[in-house]
Amino acid sequence: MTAMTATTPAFVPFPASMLRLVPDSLDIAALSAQMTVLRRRVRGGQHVYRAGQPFRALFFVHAGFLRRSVATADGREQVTGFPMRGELVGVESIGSGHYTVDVVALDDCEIIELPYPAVLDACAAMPTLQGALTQALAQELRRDQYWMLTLGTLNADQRVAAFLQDLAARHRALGFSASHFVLRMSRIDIASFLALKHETVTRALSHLAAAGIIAVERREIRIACAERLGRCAGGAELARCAA
Amino acid sequence: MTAMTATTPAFVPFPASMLRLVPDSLDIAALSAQMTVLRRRVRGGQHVYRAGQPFRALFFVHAGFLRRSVATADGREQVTGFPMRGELVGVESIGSGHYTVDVVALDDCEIIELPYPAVLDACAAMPTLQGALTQALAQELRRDQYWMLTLGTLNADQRVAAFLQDLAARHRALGFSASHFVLRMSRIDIASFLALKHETVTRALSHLAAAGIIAVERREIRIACAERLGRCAGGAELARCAA
DNA sequence: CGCCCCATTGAAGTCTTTCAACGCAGGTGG
DNA sequence: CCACCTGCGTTGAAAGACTTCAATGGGGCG
Repeated sequence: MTAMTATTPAFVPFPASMLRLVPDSLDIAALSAQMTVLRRRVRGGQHVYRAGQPFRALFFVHAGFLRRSVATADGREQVTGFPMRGELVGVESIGSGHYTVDVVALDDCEIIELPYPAVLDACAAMPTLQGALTQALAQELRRDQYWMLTLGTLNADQRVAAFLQDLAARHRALGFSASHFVLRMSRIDIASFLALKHETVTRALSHLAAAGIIAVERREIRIACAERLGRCAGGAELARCAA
Repeated sequence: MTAMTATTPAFVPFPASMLRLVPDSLDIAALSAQMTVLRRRVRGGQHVYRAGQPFRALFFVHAGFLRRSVATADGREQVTGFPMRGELVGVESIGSGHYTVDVVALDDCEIIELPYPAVLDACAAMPTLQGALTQALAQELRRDQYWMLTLGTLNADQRVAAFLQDLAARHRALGFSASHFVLRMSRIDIASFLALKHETVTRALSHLAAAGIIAVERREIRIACAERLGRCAGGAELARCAA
């Protein structure tokens, strides 16, 4: 039960390059002018924080991929998202006193720790920063509701298509290829997120591949036709996809 | 396409009684000291706001029950929650420029309209208010993630049990009976929220009733054994419930 | 009074899950 | 260096859960 399962933290000046990475999220550059931030490396498999630990800071993802999950006392677990570069982690725990979810690094990550008291001070001194934080929270709410819609109205193949489409869009937003990328998470993680079983995820990927929409080789994904993928995710081309 | 499908709005002084109703939500009483609020009555079936309308205000529910839902262009729809007295509605649309969901009154409601620019001014003048708003947003995030967990890990009977349990707890928090209440929403609404079909919801209610855990008569619910209901929702007593 | 929507229940059908087996890749230790 | 082991991914077949289709009854509203 170590406090933070991460490697050597160190105080560093804040990288200016980050500004462009958060178009509609928090204005981290402005924040860095107000407070001292803490950079940390987290190796794949290690926790950024665990549910139950005292809430102390928000985390800005500077590099890498993470998995966020909630669990219950009776052993049920649900992946609720896969934060990546440019996203703010920990906001769901504000006001609860302790972290309410687990956040684990899927690969080696670099994260910026923002002690929450300092965030509050900075917000008080800088109204636009406060507004940006509020917007980041609201955007997170919209995203959750989008996924509730997706999980509630689409079948297995469509959900997987929507998942890939979302991943592609987020890769593009970061300057990566939207048509060729590597899944950082296991089939089991994807299945939990999409409320399916891992075999079903595998089958859905096989269906999409058989339809010529994507190419799959273990965790390597190549999107052959983004438009057809989008139609699958939207519900239109479903019948054809499943065949 | 009327701007707001509601009955005659009117400026009113803010009711002090509301203070106790929002223990961990926004401190509305403090807000009322800072700004002029607008009270509105909304009849059952009418919209508080519609997706796509320009975002102008948040709404505090003073009385009544509402349904919040998201929809897509291709006709899919998902109920994302049932706000009731003491809750803040509209926060999911902050920063988006327009409302992103539909909010409909399930019965006659009384809501307090809080123009967003005035909310921002009040927050700037009152740091604790800003903190309360942030906490309300974070709490909403936690709630969404709780439902993702519920929908992702429980079967139909368990989901319905969890839904009833949640409703009971919220009724109790408002001073209503937690063991005897009336569902304000249709089976179809419940089904959409729980990612099921309405027949399945009906069957689940019948199962719970057959097990002696609840009594159902159309929309009237009587909880015979809250403890067993909780075990159903938690996953333990599932086998017995389903039988 | 009649209509329509909501709720309920049964039976058949479909989709996802469960169970099982197999191959592959990476890490460990002999 | 290779054997082994373990976890991940894939696929098939059977089972199960939920959905779909259909029919009926009740209640509210015009």
